[in-house]
Amino acid sequence: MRYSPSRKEDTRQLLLEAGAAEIKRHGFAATGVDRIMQAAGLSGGALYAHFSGKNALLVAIVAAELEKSVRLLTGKPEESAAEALPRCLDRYLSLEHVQQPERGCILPALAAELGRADAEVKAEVSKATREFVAFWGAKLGKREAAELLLSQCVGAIVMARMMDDEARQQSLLDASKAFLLKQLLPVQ
Amino acid sequence: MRYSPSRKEDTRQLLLEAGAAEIKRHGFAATGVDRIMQAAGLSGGALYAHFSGKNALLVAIVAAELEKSVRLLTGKPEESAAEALPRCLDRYLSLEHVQQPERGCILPALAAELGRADAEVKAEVSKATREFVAFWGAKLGKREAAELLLSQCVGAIVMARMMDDEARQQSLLDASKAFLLKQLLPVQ
DNA sequence: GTCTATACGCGGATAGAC
DNA sequence: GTCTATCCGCGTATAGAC
Repeated sequence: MRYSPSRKEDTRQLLLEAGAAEIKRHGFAATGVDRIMQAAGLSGGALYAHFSGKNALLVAIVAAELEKSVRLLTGKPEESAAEALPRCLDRYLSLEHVQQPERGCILPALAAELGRADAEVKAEVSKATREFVAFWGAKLGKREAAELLLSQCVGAIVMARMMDDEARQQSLLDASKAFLLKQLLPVQ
Repeated sequence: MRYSPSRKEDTRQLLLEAGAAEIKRHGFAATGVDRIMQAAGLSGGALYAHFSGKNALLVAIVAAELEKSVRLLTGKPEESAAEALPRCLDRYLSLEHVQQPERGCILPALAAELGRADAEVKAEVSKATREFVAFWGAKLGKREAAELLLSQCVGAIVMARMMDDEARQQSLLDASKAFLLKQLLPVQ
């Protein structure tokens, strides 16, 4: 029998999505519960019917966001690295990603805040990055290459967002993309 | 005639140092003015004799910290890349740097918060990274290599801090270091 | 389950004494 | 220049009505 989502489940999902967009845009510490709930069209107090508090919401958001990102950035295992890598890099290392954090990956959007988060949050991050590294490690032939890929992608978005002009943002992205393609793909 | 620092200058310097350590440890948004001033051994209100407010303190801290970091990570122009790069990478991509953000570089410590900061803060970041890229671009022969180096170093520290076990932190650092040394240095 | 009202603490900033 | 006291707004969380 198929699982039928109740209205409560729908609301919970809405909170995860609205909350993710808000904290990716403004940061976790800087985002009040009220702002998230308003973005979802609800009052502040309604949060506590779904989560025990603000931090529990963060845990759920991080888990949901990373699952989505890993799905987007891995894809079919039978595809070759030469096919998959350019597609994923074009998507991730794009000016749109730099300029619209609320629609992008949660790792560069929260960045240092995830490094200070509690064990529950870090466990979600560790789990997702292990999956990512396992997938790309296999595809690229070396685990180290996948770890480098992950750091480089997150670092490039973080740094590009600090730049105050678009030309330098683009320059950073292009440098990273060209280098990764050249160095990680086996010679044709 | 040599410049003689007054007591006020000394206090200002103390606030920059104590403030930098606190916000690198806990983040800017999450750190109250009182905590910074207590760390400096002063009362909360004393801040406003030196800075117009919390944000002005951030601007000054970012400028001072980046100047320090750029000085540490560039050094003598006559030194070859093969000498300078291993030394700088050993220092930057170390477990100590991951585990002691208050003593380390401000870029991975604030990361996403700098991307959301105002124009004044971003101008400081842009200025410092331009210097960094100019120096290492010349040393490595290509501007792109320096941009990659910057993103990779910041990304690796940010990601390592998210990991919940030390072995994976070390693994990330090693992968980045080995790769950068191999790919950026001209073949011997 | 969601709302309104509210308790309670914290954060940034100012005023005035020393 | 620094301290203490204080204002005021915001943030998290809870209580109780519907």
